[in-house]
Amino acid sequence: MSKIEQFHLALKEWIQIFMRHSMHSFTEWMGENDLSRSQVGALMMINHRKNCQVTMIGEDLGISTPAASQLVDRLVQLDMVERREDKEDRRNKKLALRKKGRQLIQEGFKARMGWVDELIEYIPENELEDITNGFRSMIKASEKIDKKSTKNSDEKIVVWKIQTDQELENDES
Amino acid sequence: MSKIEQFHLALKEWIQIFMRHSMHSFTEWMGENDLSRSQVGALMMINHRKNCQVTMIGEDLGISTPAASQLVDRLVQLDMVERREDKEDRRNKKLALRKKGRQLIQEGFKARMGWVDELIEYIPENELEDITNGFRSMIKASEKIDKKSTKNSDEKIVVWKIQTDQELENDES
DNA sequence: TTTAATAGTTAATTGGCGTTAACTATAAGC
DNA sequence: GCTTATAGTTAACGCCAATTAACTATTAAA
Repeated sequence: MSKIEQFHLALKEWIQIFMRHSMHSFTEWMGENDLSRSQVGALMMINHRKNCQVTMIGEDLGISTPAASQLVDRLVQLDMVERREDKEDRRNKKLALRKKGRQLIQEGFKARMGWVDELIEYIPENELEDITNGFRSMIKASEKIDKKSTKNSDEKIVVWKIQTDQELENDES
Repeated sequence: MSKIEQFHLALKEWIQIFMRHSMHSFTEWMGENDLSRSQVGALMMINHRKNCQVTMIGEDLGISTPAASQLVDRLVQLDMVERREDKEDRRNKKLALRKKGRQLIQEGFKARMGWVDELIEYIPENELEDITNGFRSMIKASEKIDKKSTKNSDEKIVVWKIQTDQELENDES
């Protein structure tokens, strides 16, 4: 088996394991916070795209526009999302996360990551550095892909970043 | 920053990137195949645990046993899952994937993984081997956690492995 | 300016997935 | 052997998120 094939196999197995662990805790977290899959998807979409509109959410989640509208409406009522008229084209509604929505997204991510802390305890300490470098290498590689795939679109992708609690606290909205 | 902190940071960043790439295509795939989150969860659970029982699925997905029973029943009717009496304890029903279920799991996984092939092209070849070993190390660590969490049961964890199309073809049932 | 297209909302309806309650069947304990 | 516990199923029901249809409002096109 070539090095590439071996890498492929190891990565796939790892991702499988990761999925199993993170999905589970993420689902639990969704239940605890009374969030549906669609709601989370919509929050992520709004978080990820600038000037996100209602129809976009429908397209992204694969649901009809009325469904998206109702979905957004619920999120607005929950004070997670802000919906305001676009002044250029008053048919559009611009969507953005409010503080509560941003906090939720972040907490959801933390929920997914819970098992990682446990994982670290089981990795021999002398291997940690090599593995870290491996991740960095893959991160670099994926950045190259991102740059390549977004060059011909004028829509800016907001690369999602974990905010510290302090940053969240200072964040007006 | 300690080695552990650095590892943590790199892993988190990597996971963010991975999530962004894989979640969307996976959701799309679920829609195309008329699968609900619970159904996928159940299939994964059955795939993962040997001698998987109905109640286990309920516990894992956070739903009641009757709900799990109905869920399994649907999957049986769809010919994705096999449900047979345990001869040691005839109250139990042993669950296992049928060919169709295994194929679905594999295809769903491929849907998530499409971008990985592209990723590999951007990783320097001389780093591949080290990264592969890193993954193997993490896989081992997670297996230890799995063993610990199922310590009072003698159930073996089936490490999920990608079957080739040939293997799937030859696979009876 | 009349018509058509686009963006979104509202309303009525549906269907899947969940719940509880009641039941069967098997196994374990006293 | 009688009782209790466990595993799962069936039935009746509820809820929520989706659908379609019909509508308003704004913009673009003829």
